[in-house]
Amino acid sequence: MNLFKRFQSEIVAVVEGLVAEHLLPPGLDTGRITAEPPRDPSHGDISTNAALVLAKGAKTKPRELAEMLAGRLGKHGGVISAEVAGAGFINLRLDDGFWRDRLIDVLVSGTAYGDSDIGKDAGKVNVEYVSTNPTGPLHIGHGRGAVFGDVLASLLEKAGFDVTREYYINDAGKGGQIEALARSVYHRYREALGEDPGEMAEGLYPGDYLIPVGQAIAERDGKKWLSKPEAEWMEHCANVGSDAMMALIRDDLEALSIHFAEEEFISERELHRRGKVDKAFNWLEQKGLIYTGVLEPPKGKIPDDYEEGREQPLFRTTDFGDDVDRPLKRANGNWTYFAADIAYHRDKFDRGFTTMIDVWGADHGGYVKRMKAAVEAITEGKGELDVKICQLVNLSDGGKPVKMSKRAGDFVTLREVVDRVGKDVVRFIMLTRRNDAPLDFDLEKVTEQSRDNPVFYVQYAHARAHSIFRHAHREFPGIDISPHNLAKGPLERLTRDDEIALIKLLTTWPRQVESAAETHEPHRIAFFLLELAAAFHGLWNKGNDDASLRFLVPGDEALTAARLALVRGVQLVIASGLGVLGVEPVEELR
RNA sequence: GCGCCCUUAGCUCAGUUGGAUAGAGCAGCGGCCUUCUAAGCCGCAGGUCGGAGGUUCGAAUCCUCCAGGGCGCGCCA
Repeated sequence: MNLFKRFQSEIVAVVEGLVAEHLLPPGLDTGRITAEPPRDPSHGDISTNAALVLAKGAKTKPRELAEMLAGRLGKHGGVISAEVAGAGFINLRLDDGFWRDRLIDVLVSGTAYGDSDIGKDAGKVNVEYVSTNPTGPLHIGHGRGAVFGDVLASLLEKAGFDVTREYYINDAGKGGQIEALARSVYHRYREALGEDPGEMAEGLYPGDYLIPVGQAIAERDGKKWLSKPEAEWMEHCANVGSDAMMALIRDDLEALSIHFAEEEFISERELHRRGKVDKAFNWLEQKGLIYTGVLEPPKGKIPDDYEEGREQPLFRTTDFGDDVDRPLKRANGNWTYFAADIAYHRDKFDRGFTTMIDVWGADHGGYVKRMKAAVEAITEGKGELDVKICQLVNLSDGGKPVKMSKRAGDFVTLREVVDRVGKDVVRFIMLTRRNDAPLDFDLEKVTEQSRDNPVFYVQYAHARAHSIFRHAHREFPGIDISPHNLAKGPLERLTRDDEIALIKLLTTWPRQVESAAETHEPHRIAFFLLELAAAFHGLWNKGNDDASLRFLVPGDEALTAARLALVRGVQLVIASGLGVLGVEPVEELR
């Protein structure tokens, strides 16, 4: 439990005590009481709104109630003052000894500091991300979703949730992208056999990455498919093509340290094969959520093959907040993508996931309402879906925009970016912006060793701590710098405000983890690390002006040990945070 | 035409899920500095939180309307 929650429950206990003594009326709603670090540190260490929230129910003035509560809270261990301020806030100040004990907590816990159990009773959580069609390599935008999803999953794990990661393979699509893939593969196959199929048709995938796929088929099957009609080679080319592309995609993901186990790949084709789509449809029909109707023509661009006024089964998604009812079957009798997606989410729910998180790209924003509606319908309100939309990544190189047109050869793949700047850099940068805001990614800037580069800034803080320990060994041979030993050191030598302030910042880490996990906002971890790194660098810099403020104090091993404990605490929390981000906490920078 | 997201300092962005006098980094101005190997450092200035109403003890945060920007608007995935 984080520090602030602990105080919150202590405050609630005080209120309940006053109720028991008949000093306050029973039935007060204590649920809205908060205990938070105030924005302005001069307001103390912990601030509570208890009096403001309870005043109305208690039929007293906020400040009066605050005085009463403050009187009790002031007697709690570690509290040196409880002051009433503003409209009725109570500001608690804790003594330095209390904070030094918290540093011990950090040292004892190590990188497990920040672990939480808020997810313990929340049920199983499913995080679905990447989920691209197996039609080509990933691009930088996919990379953002991949990192976001992966880090969100780790974050939820750290917060104690039971998390499963999943990749949904859109490999069914008859008449869709999979067929386009198959034709593209066939084109390459013909080329491999020395034929000249001419220019690749519009809508196919002209990227070089399919050349080896065509070659492989040519090598294994020879001219077997050459004279056959499309109907015969289509399935084969689709299978070989999508298998090859999945292998490619997995490889791209591994380069980013993103790994899905075999059973974490869920195939759309497989859902169809196992009858899950029919099953979901029948269920909806039985619940009276399907009716036969005619859809309004689309408002935007009318498609060429648009067919007016066809009667078809429609799903009443408008009953669950969608804008229009949605078709589940296409004119050719096949299921729509949406139908399969409903079946997939139903399947998740059936497997016990009451919380589902989908990470999608910006272009799927218009799909959110219907999917949420579908989940509400198909789980009868018992399953919850949160869709996280990742906005576009604007890639540039030294300030010059990198073109990302779909035409092959003209697009930078995720893999190329990872190979150039490294996976740690890609992972971190992807979280330096909220998911719903566009992200600028400059290939040159992100590898600079400067204050402007957040990855470097945080990594450097960790490496700098390590460097201090190396020096410590030189200055005090035989000094034991293990966290366990430093925790037993003379921490009472930490007396400076800036040192205590740094400990206070460390103690907000568990709270950061919890709030980031609850809001599904992993970027908060990156921002916290930047703040912590800045505070640590700032303290280091004070040693420049005044040598007595350095972490290593020649001739005073006790003071040095105390300060090293603080450095170690910072290093551990940074490592803990980087662990969530999946970024290596380096000990040295090159 | 409709839906979703966004709008916070000159620029790029945070904002503890409704708290107190809205923060940081660049850029600007003014000083200082050469290290516990490393990013130079410190300070100053900079705001009608897009606009207008509303909800309440209290709003950048929630609701309504308006303006501007992005994305989307087949029975494609």
